Amino acid sequence: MISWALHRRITADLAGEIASGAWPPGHRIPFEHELMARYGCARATVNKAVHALAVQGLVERRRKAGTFVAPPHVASAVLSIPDIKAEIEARGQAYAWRRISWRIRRAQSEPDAAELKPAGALLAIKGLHMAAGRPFGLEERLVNLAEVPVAGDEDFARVSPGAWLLAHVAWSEARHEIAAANPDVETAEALGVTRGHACLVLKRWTWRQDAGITFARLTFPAEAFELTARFAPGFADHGPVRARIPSRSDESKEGRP
Amino acid sequence: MISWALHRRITADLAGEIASGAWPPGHRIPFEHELMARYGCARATVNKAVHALAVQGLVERRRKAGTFVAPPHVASAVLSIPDIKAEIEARGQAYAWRRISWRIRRAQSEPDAAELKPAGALLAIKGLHMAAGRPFGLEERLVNLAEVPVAGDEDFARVSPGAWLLAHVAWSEARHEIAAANPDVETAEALGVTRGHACLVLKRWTWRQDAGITFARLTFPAEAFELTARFAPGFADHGPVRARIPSRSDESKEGRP
DNA sequence: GTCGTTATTATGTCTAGACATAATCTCGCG
DNA sequence: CGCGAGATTATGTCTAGACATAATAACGAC
Repeated sequence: MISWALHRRITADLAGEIASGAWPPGHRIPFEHELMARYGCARATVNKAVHALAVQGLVERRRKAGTFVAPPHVASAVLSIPDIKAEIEARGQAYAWRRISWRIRRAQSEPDAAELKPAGALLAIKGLHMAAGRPFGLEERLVNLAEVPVAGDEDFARVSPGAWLLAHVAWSEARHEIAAANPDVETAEALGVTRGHACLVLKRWTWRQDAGITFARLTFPAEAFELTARFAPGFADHGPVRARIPSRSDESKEGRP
Repeated sequence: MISWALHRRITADLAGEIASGAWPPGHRIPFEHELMARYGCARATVNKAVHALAVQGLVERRRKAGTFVAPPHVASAVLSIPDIKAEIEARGQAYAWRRISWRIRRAQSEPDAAELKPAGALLAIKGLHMAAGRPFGLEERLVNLAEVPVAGDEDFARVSPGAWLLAHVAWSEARHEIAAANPDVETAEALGVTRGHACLVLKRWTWRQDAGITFARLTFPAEAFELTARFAPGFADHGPVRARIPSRSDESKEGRP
């Protein structure tokens, strides 16, 4: 399935015209029957090619009118939220999870979990992701026990709730918030930084078929974590993108492809 | 093009089995000829349906072996980097751009621009995005004059380089880094915050066909800016997602759909 | 048993049609 | 001139085949 399939070549050709600016936004690209003639193939083939562009958002198609180059929409990037343990180990450092607390709480007492619309009890776990023996990130997790009762059997002393949930619970939708923040006293102490030390805060809500599963707040000291996203307009195959964990001694840029 | 199309129904049916967990990761879904029989249609139709799942990353296909439910892929999110002016105005605040400096620099003097592989001179602009008369974010921009010579004719006193480039220059690829950081002295002063005030730093490199166009570093005080992303595994139509700009007086959550 | 060869098989791609659907354009009526 | 009816047209969807490709499985030679 390399790109010598004709429909892929057509898609690439058309995408090239758009990327180069030769076909500006609003420009009507050739009709399918014109592309049929140009490439000497069946309409199903050019349809597949142009349809792929439409899925990527590079063009808009209107019956009877034709196919038009889409306005340069604000970039959409594929961003992947990584498995922290895998990222740390990929960097050659020892990973460890250290649980700080485990509690059952009433849903009402956790405003962050409101979006999940939890019915009854929540499992509240707090712990540290450690890299090379040092605090790497703080995880504060709420799990909706009404939806994931089996989570009550797990004490999360050896495995982080994030990793456990990923392996045990299917999810269908999620929402993230990424922001910077100064840590509160408790968080600063757990991470071993001062309150004036900038942190990256990643909040995540997860649902399964409209049922709220879990909420997580991950707090990383600024130098420990960085999200990167490489992409093309309408996302091409430029690889799902990873979180990069800068080395503590890494002041220079790295040229990952 | 509502979802009455048979191939869409098939895609949705299969996606439902996966989302519900009925077909766990690694499970072999029915062969195309089985789906043909089940839905009473041609193979091209079921192929289109299953192919769509593969594009979304929900399944992996192997010739001869069959089609398998993909491992619970670390989430891939659609993230959109917004037009700052539009976001601020959408919030009902007055937007303004205030240029701080405009200079021509040699490429070598800017390590951040190294990834762009600039040949000659760079245009270096620094300025503030203002919301309701107060500093909202600092933009530090480098433009590769070898690739965008017309940028030299613009003084960027009234319009931010980000907005100008979006409207005038086509791009084909970009890379982002999102991180938290403490501002340096100069940045803190421009934003009117202390050095201990956490900031969200968004770096962006942009290319057009392997030619480096521009680099930007955007620095926002923690409370001013927040990225949100809502998505489903393998991205469904859950709307391209926006950056959320929290109100300064907004301590509570908001439940945007 | 191990290694290489061959047959099998599911997916990948493509064709030459067909009808459906929705938007646009044209034309004529008032 | 405004406006609705009908003709036109590009895309959307689908069929029933076909050959190509790649990976597995079965088989045989050593």
